[in-house]
Amino acid sequence: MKSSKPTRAPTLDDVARTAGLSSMTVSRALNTPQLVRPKTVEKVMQAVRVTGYIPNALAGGLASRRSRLIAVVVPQINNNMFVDTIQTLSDELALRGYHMLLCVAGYTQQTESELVATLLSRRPDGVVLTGIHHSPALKKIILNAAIPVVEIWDLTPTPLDMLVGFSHEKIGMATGEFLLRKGYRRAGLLWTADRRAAQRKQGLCEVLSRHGIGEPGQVDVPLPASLALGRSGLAQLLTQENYDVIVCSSDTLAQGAIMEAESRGMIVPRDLAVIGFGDLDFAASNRPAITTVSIDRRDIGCRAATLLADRIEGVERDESIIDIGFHLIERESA
Amino acid sequence: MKSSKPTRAPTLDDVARTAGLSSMTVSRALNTPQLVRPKTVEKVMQAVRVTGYIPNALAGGLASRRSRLIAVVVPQINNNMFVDTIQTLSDELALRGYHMLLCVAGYTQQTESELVATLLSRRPDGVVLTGIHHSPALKKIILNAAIPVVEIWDLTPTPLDMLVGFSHEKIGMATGEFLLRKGYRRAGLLWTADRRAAQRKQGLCEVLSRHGIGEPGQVDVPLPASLALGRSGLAQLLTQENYDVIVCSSDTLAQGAIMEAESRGMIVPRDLAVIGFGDLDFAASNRPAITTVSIDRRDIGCRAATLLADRIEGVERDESIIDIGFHLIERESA
DNA sequence: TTGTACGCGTTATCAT
DNA sequence: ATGATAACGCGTACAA
Repeated sequence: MKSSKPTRAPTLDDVARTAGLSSMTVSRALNTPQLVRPKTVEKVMQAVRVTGYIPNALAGGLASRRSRLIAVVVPQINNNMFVDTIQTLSDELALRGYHMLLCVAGYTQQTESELVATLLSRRPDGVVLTGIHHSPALKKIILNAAIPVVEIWDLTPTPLDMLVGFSHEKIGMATGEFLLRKGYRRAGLLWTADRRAAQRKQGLCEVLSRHGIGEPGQVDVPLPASLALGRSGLAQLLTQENYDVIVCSSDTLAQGAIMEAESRGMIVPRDLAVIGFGDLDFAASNRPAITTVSIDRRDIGCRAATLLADRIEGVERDESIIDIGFHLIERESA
Repeated sequence: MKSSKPTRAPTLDDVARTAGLSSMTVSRALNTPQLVRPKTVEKVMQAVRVTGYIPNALAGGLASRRSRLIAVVVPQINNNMFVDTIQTLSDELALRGYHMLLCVAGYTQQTESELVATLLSRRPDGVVLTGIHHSPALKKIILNAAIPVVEIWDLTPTPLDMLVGFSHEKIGMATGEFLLRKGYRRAGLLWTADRRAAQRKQGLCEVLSRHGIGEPGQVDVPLPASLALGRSGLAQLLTQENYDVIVCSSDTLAQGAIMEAESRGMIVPRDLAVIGFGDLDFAASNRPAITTVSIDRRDIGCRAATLLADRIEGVERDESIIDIGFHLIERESA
């Protein structure tokens, strides 16, 4: 046993002492080695190894007013849609030297603004928010904190700060045009109750009504979407009307709808077409392959991370609103 | 405009000043209101509202040596298996007043030990690690930090500290016994290359060989598993041998295998049985419903959070190794 | 290139 | 029940 009770973690001072240097030099050797003589750096590294020193980011952040922490707020992660975005976000942030404080807001009792307030107590260098609809309280808190923010998964000309998203309404419209082009006239909606889905519906209905088609029938399902909800949802839709296409607010529902249809002896798309949303990884290889709307979910994470890190590090950026777009992929199911 | 340039966030002192109290009293009113006269608390709350004060957890953590931060390390999150665990973990931790620092180790270049070292610089109050196989460096860092740790998703009699998991080997054995009981004799494996899957395979092979059945044929697929890999994997298996059952290392692969089999005109399980793992949400409602091994992934998160929070807060616990078990659910596919 | 002095915003501790 | 004082461990600013 060398030191018996190292009851307290080694500090910069401990390292400095064993290296025979001042703590400031050690700090520099660790954070800005280019400002320190190589030999000295080596001595410091040696001392770090000996002491088992691990920097205290709490103290560092307090002193420097930079936490290298990004707070991320998402509604849910068992949703499948957000997971890729979060993973890319995390990877990209790690690459840039940031850690991710992840907050799943979904089932929390707190309002989003309370939640963000507690997150801000960590003094993150930036915040990622899902969606663009925030309470006045939330806006006030964020603007007051004067902290870089990226809103994701939605589009608006007036974001809080920066934004990476796409237009749900346009997706709805594109879907509507697709339906018309393919000759579908009796659409049924298998729809989740979230705001973004509602916007897609609006775009869809707008296009349909422009062509004299009334509001489609609809079955609502709760979040998170699942295969089971897709199956039961379709079953319910089939009792309503004689639809020729079912538009689903997610690929998961679409997969379930297809499964249910085929289990009843219907052939998709011959007897009933199905459209999904999201281009989840199973969509392309499903049988039948699911016609859906693809959005680059990873890209959202990547760009959000880059936008934030650049801003934090003072890199000039021309654009702070990024529309990553989408494309409708016609496959077999519709 | 009241105050024109609040260039710096309000501090405890600012609140104290506007409330006409000392900063210490404000701190107490916020953290331990029961030690402060109700009227005083009210005055403080008022001042907090006026100033828009948001506590600085960096400073608080530095002073109190408690960060109310839990670091969580997972290999991947687009894996579907871990997502529910993480979500529950996050929810449960939030309930207890902790934030989650999430680190997706999967594609990072850093070794797990470097990664944990940077996480420890945040001075988390606890750490959640996925798996039980760690480098000596990692172990040394963790033990040196003397920080509560929960390892999850695996079982060992000698965890670093606490553990919530289940026996992959036993799952393999249970699967093997199921195969034998159902009369399957020619098993093929559709398998991912992770350590836990390897352990399940080992248990499976052990049981089979005990009954005179040799090593099953196998096709390896990369992580993360997908429907597409399930389909192509089965296609490959079908060229090898005349299997009567395909054992998959995840439900996702199983779903793909079933789809591929049926697309070739085979009927599952009549012509070929398929078994999955995980009891993902689609397994029960798939057509045919997937026979699989269910583990309570949410429970892992819940218990890990509770174990950590209890330990941190000094609650006495009898057990620090929790085997959450599993059960094989026989459905239609095998 | 290295060192000194001080402050970051909070809580622990002791005193009143 | 409230206050005064001294850490907590580090980085900024400036000096040498």
